Amino acid sequence: MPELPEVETIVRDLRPTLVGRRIAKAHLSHEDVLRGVSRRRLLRRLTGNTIRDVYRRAKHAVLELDTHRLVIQPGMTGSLIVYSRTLEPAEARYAVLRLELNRGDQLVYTDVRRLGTILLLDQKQWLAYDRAIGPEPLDEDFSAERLGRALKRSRQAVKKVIMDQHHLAGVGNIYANEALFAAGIDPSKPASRLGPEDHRRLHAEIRRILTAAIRSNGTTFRDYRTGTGESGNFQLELLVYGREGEPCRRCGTRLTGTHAIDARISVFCHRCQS
DNA sequence: ACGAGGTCCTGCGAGC
DNA sequence: TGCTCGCAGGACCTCG
Repeated sequence: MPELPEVETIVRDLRPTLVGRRIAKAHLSHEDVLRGVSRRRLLRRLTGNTIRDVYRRAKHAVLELDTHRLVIQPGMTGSLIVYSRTLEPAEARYAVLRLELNRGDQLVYTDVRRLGTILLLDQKQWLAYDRAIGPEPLDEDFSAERLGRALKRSRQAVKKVIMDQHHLAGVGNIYANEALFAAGIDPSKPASRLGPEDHRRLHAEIRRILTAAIRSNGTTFRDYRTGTGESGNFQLELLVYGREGEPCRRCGTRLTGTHAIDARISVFCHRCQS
């Protein structure tokens, strides 16, 4: 389920192969992934365009073209892989967007459940879109104080606040669970009730865990693949996500699993997190 | 401002 | 075996 580390891994894999390449032909098999752009306009804009840059913002992979940006959010089951061969039937079945490049490769966006989205934004639309997303947690100028100010303003559960893309970019369910465990904070605690010491620990743990996950090429539970089609490895290092009912690695207490916050699974140790 | 709930989508595993 | 059902997930929406 691509969050920040997974999308970062994808764009790092794609960048060397894609930058400078021209899109010879574009194919779209499902229109329901498109947001604010028609099939006709998307395909017309992509065809003949050159990929100038590839980077990540929040959980989005951004392909910078001559005048527009193709913004892909892989959702839960999306992948972006460059193939230098024809797709097998099993691969082609869920290929949503296929960009044939000059000199033969193709970039394929595959998405089984199609909860991912594709946007095509001009410069002005992109600036507005980018402004609406919160700060990048790995940016140097993202401080514990800045995180603290966002948390102080909300009485919602801290886990919900750090997963809110308007407050903080790129953190999803897996890394929110892991960071809160590492920081010793109960996910359901109202964000405004956390103090400066909590802010400092949570800030440090979010950055540490995201960095470690990037180093391991992300977390593969089922569908996530890197830009070269490999599995990630961070699932081997998860301490709480996917481990409800199992013993806490720190104290041995059975980990609690609940859907009380925003109907998403929260896994935590009621003894280590308060 | 906040919580609750629905919507999108399909594969999979549980239960009968 | 073959069916139905609920779940997984993030963003966005409406309603109270």
